[in-house]
Amino acid sequence: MRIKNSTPTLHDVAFAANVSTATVSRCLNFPDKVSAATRQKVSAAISELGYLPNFGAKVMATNRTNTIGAIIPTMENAIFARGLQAFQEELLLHGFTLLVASTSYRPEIEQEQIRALVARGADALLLIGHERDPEIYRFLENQGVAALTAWAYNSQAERPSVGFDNRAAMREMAVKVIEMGHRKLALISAQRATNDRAQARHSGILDAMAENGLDPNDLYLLETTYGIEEGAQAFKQVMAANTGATAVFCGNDVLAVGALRSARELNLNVPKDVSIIGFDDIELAQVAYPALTTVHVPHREMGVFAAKALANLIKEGTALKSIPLKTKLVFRDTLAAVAP
Amino acid sequence: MRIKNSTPTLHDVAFAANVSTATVSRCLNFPDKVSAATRQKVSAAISELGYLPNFGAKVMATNRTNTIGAIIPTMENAIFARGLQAFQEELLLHGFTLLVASTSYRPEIEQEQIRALVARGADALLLIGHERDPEIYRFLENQGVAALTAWAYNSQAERPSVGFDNRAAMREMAVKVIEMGHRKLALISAQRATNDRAQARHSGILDAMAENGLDPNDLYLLETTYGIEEGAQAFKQVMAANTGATAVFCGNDVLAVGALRSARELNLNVPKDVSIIGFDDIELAQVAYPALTTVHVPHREMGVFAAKALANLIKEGTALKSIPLKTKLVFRDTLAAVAP
DNA sequence: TCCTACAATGTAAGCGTTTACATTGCTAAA
DNA sequence: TTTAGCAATGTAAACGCTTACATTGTAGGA
Repeated sequence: MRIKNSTPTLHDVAFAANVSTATVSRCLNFPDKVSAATRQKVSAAISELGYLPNFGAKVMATNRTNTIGAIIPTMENAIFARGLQAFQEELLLHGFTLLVASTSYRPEIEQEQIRALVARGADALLLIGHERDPEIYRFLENQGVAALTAWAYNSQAERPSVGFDNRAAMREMAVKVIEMGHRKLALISAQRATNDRAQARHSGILDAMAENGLDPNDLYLLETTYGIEEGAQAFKQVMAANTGATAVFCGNDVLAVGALRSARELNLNVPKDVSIIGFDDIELAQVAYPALTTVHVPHREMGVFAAKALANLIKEGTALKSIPLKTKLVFRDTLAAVAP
Repeated sequence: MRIKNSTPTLHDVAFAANVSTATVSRCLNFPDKVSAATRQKVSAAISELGYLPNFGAKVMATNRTNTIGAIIPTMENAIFARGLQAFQEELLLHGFTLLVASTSYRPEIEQEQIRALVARGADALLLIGHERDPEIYRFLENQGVAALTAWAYNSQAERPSVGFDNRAAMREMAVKVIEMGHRKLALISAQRATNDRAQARHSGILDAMAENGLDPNDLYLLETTYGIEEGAQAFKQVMAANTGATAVFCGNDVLAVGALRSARELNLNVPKDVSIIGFDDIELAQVAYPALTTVHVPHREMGVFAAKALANLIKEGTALKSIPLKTKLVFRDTLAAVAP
């Protein structure tokens, strides 16, 4: 019975259980490679000493951290928060821990964060959207770190992704809107230059217009950053521009909710005077008044699928493959047929 | 010019730069302990080889991961998502990375997660609320992992925390409500047994009642889990109970928004027929219609302060100390004086 | 000129696991 | 009875970094 002041190590356990360190290690990692009696002795020693494997040593020996990194624009947007929550829950089921970084929608920062998470030993990465400097993919490859893209799916994309087709989803919604008689459309979008989802949604509207005999050039487009306030401002600009828009698409629900507020302030009746359409279907959409018509995105599903794919990749070596998910139009109270 | 198939190590860099490994290490960690010329040579070698320090080896040698864990109920609640976002951003500034786990408000799971994050090498932990099994604190102490509590502040608490006084905040709001003539009060709360914030908010209302000559036993109390739907259900129950409540407090904004929806469905005018009060002041509160009267909680501040405190603790050894933050009542449109 | 002090660098031990390979002791087939 | 084969366990090298201590070289004071 000797006194140790530092935390116990494998050696201490081995000594206490009167076996070798290898046996203790096996007990921990491959219990059925060890006889029941020994297992018993070892467990006793472990709990008596309060032994906890040293993380660093384990990582060094196995070259695995059992940690997966996710880099998202921001947790403040419920759509990412929910997806990430689901991702984390599923990861836990597979024995992985989640490392989180965020970019505030700034692509330069994403680079940095990718490197940081790799340097922190992430075994694999979850990224948002396809578009990024090819150099970073080369880096990931060199480091042997797999990356899966979420929140976007694109049949032509060269890299695996789990998500939905932003363009098709928005197109589908726009077709409906046009069918309801809207001819003058506006879009309040995120910065397309640095956001491929925003780009795709924009394209979706253009597709619908072209297909239905509208001139895509007539779409009144305004770019801003995500935020309720920004959406409110943008909506006022759209109205001030006097384009006669009867339907205003918004890049996401957050912008749409801002637009809704501005409409109220301008004494415009939604949807009678103007229709407002969101994207994402986060809680805000159902709570807004009038409740927002929007495109429902399978947030949680994305997180779960992504986690499963990554876990299988790391544990079984199963190659990542793209998983297309479905969106759904949800019609609530901010979209109406244009008055004849 | 030799060909290496595996990733380059410190040795490779040292060899390429024609210096010792110690010098390379110093270059990386204490650049000013090395001459400019050497630094130059080493940097060149590093970038030529594409060297990235091995995480495991570094952890093993320093016994530090530069990683801080946070365990929150869920990212789906915007209040935690925002706090966590701010926490992460601030952590990044100090060179730390964030490890995230969640409990879904289940205390048993929290234990497990604490152990998991410690096993994953978290240098310190951020936890929500004070209440937990003392045993787990002993465990943390043994492992030498500091823990800081957030989202709660309590002058009597033995452990450091950064947060606000839930009880005082709710009391303040309740006093206002009572001053406005409300005599019959109801509260839709989270499960108090496992949530000390919910407990404190409840107590705050009781305090206000007692101080103002109301019988605390008259508070109609209903417990449920957090969620819009749950809030909606609960509100219907409150109304069905026919207690004559003219003001319904809700444990948080999510519940309140649900209550609001039910009120609309029951054709009750808010705030004329009944006042509804939330807590947290998340985006939902301002977007709801009518806009929610609620208690503003300094989410981001909490995250930032917590990150600073933890970073200073790890880097400088600055002891953690409790930081009380202020809440603010925000009066919007769901609270009115009771009709005479 | 000699010596001291210090800046720059090198040497090598150690951090706590995992795991390939070696050893031991049985069991069961011949 | 011998022995092949296997289950259980042990031995020790390897993982890639940091850092205490040792060494070298140089500037400046005597």
